[in-house]
Amino acid sequence: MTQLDLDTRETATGAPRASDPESSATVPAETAPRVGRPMDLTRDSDIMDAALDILAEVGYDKMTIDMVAARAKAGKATLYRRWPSKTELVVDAVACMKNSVIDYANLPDTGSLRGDLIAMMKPMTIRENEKKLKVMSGIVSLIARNPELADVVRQVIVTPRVELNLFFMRRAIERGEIAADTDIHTAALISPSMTTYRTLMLQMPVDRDFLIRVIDSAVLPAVGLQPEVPVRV
Amino acid sequence: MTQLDLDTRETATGAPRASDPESSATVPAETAPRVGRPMDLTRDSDIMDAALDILAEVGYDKMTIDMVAARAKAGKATLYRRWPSKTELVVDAVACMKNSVIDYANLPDTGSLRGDLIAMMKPMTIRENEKKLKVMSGIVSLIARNPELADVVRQVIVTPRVELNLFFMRRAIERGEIAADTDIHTAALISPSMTTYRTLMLQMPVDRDFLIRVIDSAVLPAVGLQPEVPVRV
Amino acid sequence: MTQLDLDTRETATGAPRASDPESSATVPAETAPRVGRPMDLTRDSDIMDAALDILAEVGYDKMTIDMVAARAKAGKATLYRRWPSKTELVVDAVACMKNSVIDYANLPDTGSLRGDLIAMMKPMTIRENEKKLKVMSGIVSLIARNPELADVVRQVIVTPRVELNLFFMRRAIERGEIAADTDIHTAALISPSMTTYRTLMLQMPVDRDFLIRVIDSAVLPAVGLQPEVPVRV
Amino acid sequence: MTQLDLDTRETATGAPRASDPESSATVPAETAPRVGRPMDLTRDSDIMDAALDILAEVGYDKMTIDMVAARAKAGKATLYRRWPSKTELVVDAVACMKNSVIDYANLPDTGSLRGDLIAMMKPMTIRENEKKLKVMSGIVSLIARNPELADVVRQVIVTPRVELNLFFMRRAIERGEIAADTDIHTAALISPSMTTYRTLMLQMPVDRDFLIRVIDSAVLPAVGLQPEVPVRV
DNA sequence: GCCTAACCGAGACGGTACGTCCGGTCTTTTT
DNA sequence: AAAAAGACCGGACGTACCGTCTCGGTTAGGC
Repeated sequence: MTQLDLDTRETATGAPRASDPESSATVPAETAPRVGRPMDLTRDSDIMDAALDILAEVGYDKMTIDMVAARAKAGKATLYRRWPSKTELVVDAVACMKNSVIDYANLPDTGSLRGDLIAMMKPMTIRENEKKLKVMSGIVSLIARNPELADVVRQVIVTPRVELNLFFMRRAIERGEIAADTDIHTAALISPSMTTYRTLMLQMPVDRDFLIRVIDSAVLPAVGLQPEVPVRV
Repeated sequence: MTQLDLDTRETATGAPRASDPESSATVPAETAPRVGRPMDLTRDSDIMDAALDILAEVGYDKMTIDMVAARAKAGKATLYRRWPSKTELVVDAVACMKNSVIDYANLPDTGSLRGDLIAMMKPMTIRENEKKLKVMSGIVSLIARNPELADVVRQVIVTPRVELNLFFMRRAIERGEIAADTDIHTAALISPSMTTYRTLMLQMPVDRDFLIRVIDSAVLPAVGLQPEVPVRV
Repeated sequence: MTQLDLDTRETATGAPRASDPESSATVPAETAPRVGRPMDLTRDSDIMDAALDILAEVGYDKMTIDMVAARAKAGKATLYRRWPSKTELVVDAVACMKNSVIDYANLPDTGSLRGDLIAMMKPMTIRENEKKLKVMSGIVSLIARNPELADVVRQVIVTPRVELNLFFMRRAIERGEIAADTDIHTAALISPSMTTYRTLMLQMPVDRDFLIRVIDSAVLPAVGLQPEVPVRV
Repeated sequence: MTQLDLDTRETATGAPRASDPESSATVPAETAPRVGRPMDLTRDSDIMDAALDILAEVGYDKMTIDMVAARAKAGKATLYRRWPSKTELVVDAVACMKNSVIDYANLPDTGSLRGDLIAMMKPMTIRENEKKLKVMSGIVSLIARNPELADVVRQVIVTPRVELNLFFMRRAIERGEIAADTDIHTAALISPSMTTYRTLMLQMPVDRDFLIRVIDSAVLPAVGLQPEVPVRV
């Protein structure tokens, strides 16, 4: 179904790397007459890891290129050879951080949309590391500032969550749980929107209670379902 | 009811003005023993207007204090005498931009929640100037970067919209349109959340169609209402 | 006679300072409608002193702008506001170091050219500080590298020594010690040339013995005089 | 007599070439147990020619190793395999430029010191290319900066000219033209000193008139001779 | 003829200095 | 005493260069 097999190893911004394969298939042995020392691809992840560490520690504005270079034991030129600016380095680093690509083959199937949605809550709340959240705070300012980079961020960060909701809702339609003409495109946006809003604008934690309330009070009604146990506040 | 009579003339951040009391000893209970040239209050709005212009044109990061001072034909010291930092200047400028303080006395009353919500749409879609939207993009990066200032921004920018929704929903409860135990605190957040998300993360315009879809497909179901004309996508 | 009262306080390179007096004499009280904070002229000497210190300690190449700024407790911008590059800062600093402007009114008059020349030797050999010599080593490389700046260096460093020799030789002509048609312009160059050559190319010290040998074996013969005590090597 | 047969083919700085002895243990007195591809000696001159070209064009400081490598169509490692630093490459290149090793067997003998000196003028004034002079300007900065390398430069550039003058003056003593106890060591330095000074400090051309004036007004008097045709300026 | 080691061009690497820019403060003269 | 103007300190940015290292490919010996 939804393919979405984005190779996180490839630089997300499409920076000019030497390994551009000409996107050709019929001319195999032409490739490239490469000369010179090849880029040490292992440095990419070292640098991006360093960037993420510092991003989580001090935030985007207090983060310095020299800091990143020093922690990665790299020269500044090595960074600027890969990314044209501090901004793009951060975007790329955050993009590659999303190693948790959704494995649609092993998604839970609880038999009900509510069960499915609640089953997917844990990976978002019981976050494996606090870092991810802190990093996210930094990247948002970039979206607002660099609209031209929003596509990348959107594709890597935003879309998967919406796609996941759509996947569950389509399955609910297939099993006859909800009507086929439900506006699932709007419904699938409710949870990501409210979670983001709570994080960025309200500066409040996204805990289990909040997520359940969103599901029961907003998402399920939007698809024509009533919560099994009505929530009252 | 909801008071919220924020005097937009007073600086929203409560920046230290020269009118700090207790600067005198011999005249204890006097109003102000002020001497010397008084602060030219007309410069405040000139400066904030210049700040908003530039904020909309180049964004927060590329905006410099010198730019603002130059456009307002002011000295940098004049700015820093009023606001302690670039951040607070911008916050204040954005806050004062919200001259559309909600006048709860003259709100429309269409008789139905859907009618009320749609009636309030226009001021948000038919924006008098594109500037407002652009400025909003800039202010978000501030929230992400300066969590300590989020309170101010939240209070000035975020809360009013939620409060307005709550006002309409409470009225709907009073008139018996929706159940009294509806989770209106969650429902009132749906529209602001999805609007913000669409603007910041999806970088898409908030037009009339989108707002109506949000109301019919998400907000009204959340309060237990069905749209008069079911929306199908 | 030769006036040459170069005001060493004026920047030697003629950098654009605000104190350009319009070179007018008839319009005295017009001056300039100056506004804004004036340049702190005391920083000039602080910075140049720091530059000379470091120049003497580590040499031109190992000297960095940040070093100078740090020692002078100045920001880099303060340096670059005054001098467009490291090179010009050094040239200016060295130029202003020549506080030993020749006082032609109080020059010794021993009665003979040889006596005059030897009398002027001491200030060059018994240098008040070793620093000056070290600094001179650095400045020479600049002449070779920045021919466009050679004029300044020449005027400040080179010319005075030649002029001094010419002054003594003209006096010797007036007193009838040497012939009026002597090629004193060539003769006046002998000593500066050989001293410079010995310092730069031969890397040998310019001590008293050397200077006397130059005077007796080269300069005096060139003006048709024999040394009182013939020098034999 | 003065031997001075410096083999300009051998690297003047004695840079560590691959022919380092004692790399073998079992074959003690063997020449070299070398294996592998031998160094392509033809690249040496290509590289040095490129270095001299660029040195003459932009000067030592603006010359970069990459420039030299690119012009010589060589890799940077090829340069650094031969010379340990930019400095030594330049010194070596300049040293090898002095292919005009003095052939003492075929020196002119005009019968008079003045004739000899003037006869040797041409190769210095009618320089086959302007390049040589420009290169000399660049090398001077090296002397000032790298005193430890001054020996090399001095030996290759400076000494020959002085030695040549000494050779002529000794011959003049032998033929009885000048006194045996003349201070020829000082006299032999006059011409090189004044030529260098005129070039570096005065930035003026060393033309035929200047050289003749130096010989007649300074050198010949220093050795006790009067110019055949007295020069008056 | 094949192996091996050292060469070659090309260019990425770590490090460091440069010159620019900006935020927030301070110092003038003028109002 | 506030205003306009602009110099001040500190520090990050992005560029450029040096000297080293690492590729794939080439070119001599020695077997």
